[in-house]
Amino acid sequence: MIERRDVFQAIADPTRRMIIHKLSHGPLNITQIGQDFGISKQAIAKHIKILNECGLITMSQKGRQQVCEARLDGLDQVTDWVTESRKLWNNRFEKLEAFLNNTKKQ
Amino acid sequence: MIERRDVFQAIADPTRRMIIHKLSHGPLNITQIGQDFGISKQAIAKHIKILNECGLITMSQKGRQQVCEARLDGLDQVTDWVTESRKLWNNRFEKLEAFLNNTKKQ
DNA sequence: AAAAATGACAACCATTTGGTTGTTTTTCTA
DNA sequence: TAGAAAAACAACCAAATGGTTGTCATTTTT
Repeated sequence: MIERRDVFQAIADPTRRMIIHKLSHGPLNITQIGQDFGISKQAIAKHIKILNECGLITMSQKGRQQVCEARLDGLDQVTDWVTESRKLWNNRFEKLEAFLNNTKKQ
Repeated sequence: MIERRDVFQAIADPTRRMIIHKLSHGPLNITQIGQDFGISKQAIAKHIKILNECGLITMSQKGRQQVCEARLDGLDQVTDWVTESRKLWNNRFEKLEAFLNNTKKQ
């Protein structure tokens, strides 16, 4: 298994998706993010680390607080891949149709 | 850790994304899919099982072959989530602007 | 100055993940 | 009909994942 830390893997975890959703409204510190999740602050911090590493959030120190801010441009990678895959899939009969049209012509 | 087997987790793995890409051009059997990947056919079969379980591909028996066909409608979930998150994020200053406009009025 | 809050760091743990090899059954082909 | 091909089944393995608890340093708050 190769070292992976990309956007696809980052959004695979439902907790991380909820964190992103929460941060999409505005910056929050780690304790605030942890609110309403039934897990420890340390677990949240680990998720934050992963999101930060793949560029979906940025951090800034503010006294003793670590403020996290969403930066969701990186999600384009995901949309791009999905769009491309669906495009290919929608055109999957093109070759067959071209062949059929060709034989019809003969 | 809760039992997860959703589309987000399915596309988190790069090998599975490549399988989807390959299948988006048309149906293939497991051996054909395994071509060009440096891993065993059994490993491919496991990935296929996961993709099948979350509805991204369907299977059909054809003699001794197991034919896999992409069914990429399920990827809408991903696009929807990304779109929603980015929308919220783009509007993240709305509340602040509303507040500023309000105070300006007074 | 004392107490509380924030979060970093580390060690640990169970489960999942992505892969392997070996065996067996079924189906196709020479 | 004998052998090859396709894939299912099972057992195994190392590393990654998502979580825990405990300790410590630094800021705030009272």
